[in-house]
Amino acid sequence: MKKTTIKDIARELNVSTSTVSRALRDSFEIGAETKQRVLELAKRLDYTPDPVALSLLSSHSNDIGVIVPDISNPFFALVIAGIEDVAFAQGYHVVIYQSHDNYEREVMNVRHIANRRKDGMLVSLATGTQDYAHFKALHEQGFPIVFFDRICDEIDTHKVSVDDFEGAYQATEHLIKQGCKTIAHISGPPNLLISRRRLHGYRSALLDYKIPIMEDIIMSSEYNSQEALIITRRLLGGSVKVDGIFASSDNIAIGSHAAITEAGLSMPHDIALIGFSDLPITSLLNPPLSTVAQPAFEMGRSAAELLINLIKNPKDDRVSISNVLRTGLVVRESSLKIQ
Amino acid sequence: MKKTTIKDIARELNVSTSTVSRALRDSFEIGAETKQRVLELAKRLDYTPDPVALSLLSSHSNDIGVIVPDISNPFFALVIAGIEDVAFAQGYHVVIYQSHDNYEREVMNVRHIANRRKDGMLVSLATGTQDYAHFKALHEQGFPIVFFDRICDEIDTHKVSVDDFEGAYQATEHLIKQGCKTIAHISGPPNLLISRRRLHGYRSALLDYKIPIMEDIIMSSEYNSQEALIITRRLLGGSVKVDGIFASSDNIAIGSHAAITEAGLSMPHDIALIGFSDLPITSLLNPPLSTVAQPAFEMGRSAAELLINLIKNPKDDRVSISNVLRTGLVVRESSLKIQ
DNA sequence: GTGAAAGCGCTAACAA
DNA sequence: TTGTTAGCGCTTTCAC
Repeated sequence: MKKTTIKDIARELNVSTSTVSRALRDSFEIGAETKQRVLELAKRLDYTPDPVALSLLSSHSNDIGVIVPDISNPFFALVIAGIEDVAFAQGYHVVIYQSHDNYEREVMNVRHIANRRKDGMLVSLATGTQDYAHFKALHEQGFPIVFFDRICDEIDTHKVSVDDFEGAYQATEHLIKQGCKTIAHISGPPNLLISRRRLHGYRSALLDYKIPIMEDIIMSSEYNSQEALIITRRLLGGSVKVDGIFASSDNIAIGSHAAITEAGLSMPHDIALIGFSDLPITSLLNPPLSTVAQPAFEMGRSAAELLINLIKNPKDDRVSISNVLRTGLVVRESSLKIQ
Repeated sequence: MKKTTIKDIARELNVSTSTVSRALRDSFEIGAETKQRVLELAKRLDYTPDPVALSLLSSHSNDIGVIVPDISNPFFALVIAGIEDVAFAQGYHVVIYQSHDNYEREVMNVRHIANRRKDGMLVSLATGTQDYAHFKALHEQGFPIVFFDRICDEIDTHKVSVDDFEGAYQATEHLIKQGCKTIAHISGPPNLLISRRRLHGYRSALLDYKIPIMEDIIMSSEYNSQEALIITRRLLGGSVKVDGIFASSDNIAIGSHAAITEAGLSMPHDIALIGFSDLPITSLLNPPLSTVAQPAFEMGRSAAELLINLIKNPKDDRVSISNVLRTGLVVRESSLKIQ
């Protein structure tokens, strides 16, 4: 039982393959009767056009590639859901790739996407990426690329991110207003723009409120709970006694949460804790985690819209749009000292 | 700056495309000197074969498709990591699809995989899937399929799962030995085999220990924390006072964990709780969650090995292998009443 | 209104 | 050792 091709239909009906092709695409220059017969037989034989042949012919695939560092991060999973939401509606299929925060893997993924004639790609950078040549080359050939969340400043294309500075500022300000005097920050990897921007928001808030910045209590961790747990243990074991922690992401905050509990300290009484992202799990922790909400689903939607627009109107890449989404403070028990 | 093709090389060198093709594949019937020249020019022009053309020609792609219900579930993320581990080593690329536990999406994904000439697929069923015709048709055409975790009994192909019955039995037995008298079970969707098997393990343990089975405290939830939270609230608000809960998955257990905390009850004193999977987050909860460890990464490796074997030796599908991996009890504070 | 032929990039008989 | 031809499944001129 082989797949039906246009040829099978042509042979059966004693017409040429081009006639079948035209009938199927409802070309106006085809006799109504012929068209009917073709359409019927196609349905009966369960004919579907071969996407691979179409790709070879037309150099596109109706697929868009998405590269994220790690699919198990619920933040990215939500962004992808947003991407799928608009992509499916427009007839595109979404193919997911993970870089595992590894530069080589990212390069492989990019190559795969370009080789398979994907129509475009959406990218959130790997932590390990310092060199952007693999994107630059494609971008210069006119290949549609949109960055989201972990964006790349060096390539002039559409981007979607949140206002990391503002979110971080609000989170820090919130801790200050709750009466925290010694606020630590656990930052993400410094080569990521989002880490630097959130760190910057933290510093600015302290500055504005005339709280001295202590470099000793500004740590850095990968964006995962396991390493954050270790880093926070180190922080708590240090000489400076902190009464507040702003974590650069919820995954980091979850590690800190565990470290604080483990140390026999209570939240928010001993230490007030706040994260960044508003992952679904945060509200289920004990005590529930305060955080800065990011519109992840919306970010995916916006990125996909920009990309599809770029695919359909290639000239539009003259002007690069940077869509910066708003964050929102979500206060829960882990930081609520003053009702 | 277009992509280099085999033609460009042929023209440049005044040879035919087939010569180039052969030289590139290091055919022995090609002059050493010609081979040299071709290889050099190819490198200089940065030639890479077009996978789409190869696919059209050979009906395969060196890609394998993986369909999981939900990529944000760390269990599936880990399985995928295992799959990627062996697939990459064997030169296959892994393309990830999500069904979102939706039957129609699963069908779409299957169709995409088959149409794009993927070499095979690995599947963990969607909750919503009751009909397996989309798999059956492909399977009968000899398309390589391997099921993992949420396997399908009705199709005779390789499968990888864990011993759900045994794991559930051990978890329940553990609660009994900790002194629990009234043990509830929050099961997964009943149409999934894993849910039924874990439920069966639970029932058997109670039976063996002569503890009456109360249908009122056997609930059912989707495999996510949000619904589990609601279901557990209902359980705790019911007329039967329970002192132990075996949750059919960690995601369910996380919801129960939050509900128990919210109700002002303590773990394990008031209620001992145990989940299933050993997701990384479970050790970071407060108190840390007991669970049944599943070798997720290993499951992915095994499934990928079976699939690749099936791809390379199509006749091997005469005998279907069911690889059942062992589980292990992981006791943490949430269920540890007796030291 | 319909067919023949060329071609997307590549490989594999079959010739030479 | 190398070239010619055909073909994977499809669309699209260009003829008729």
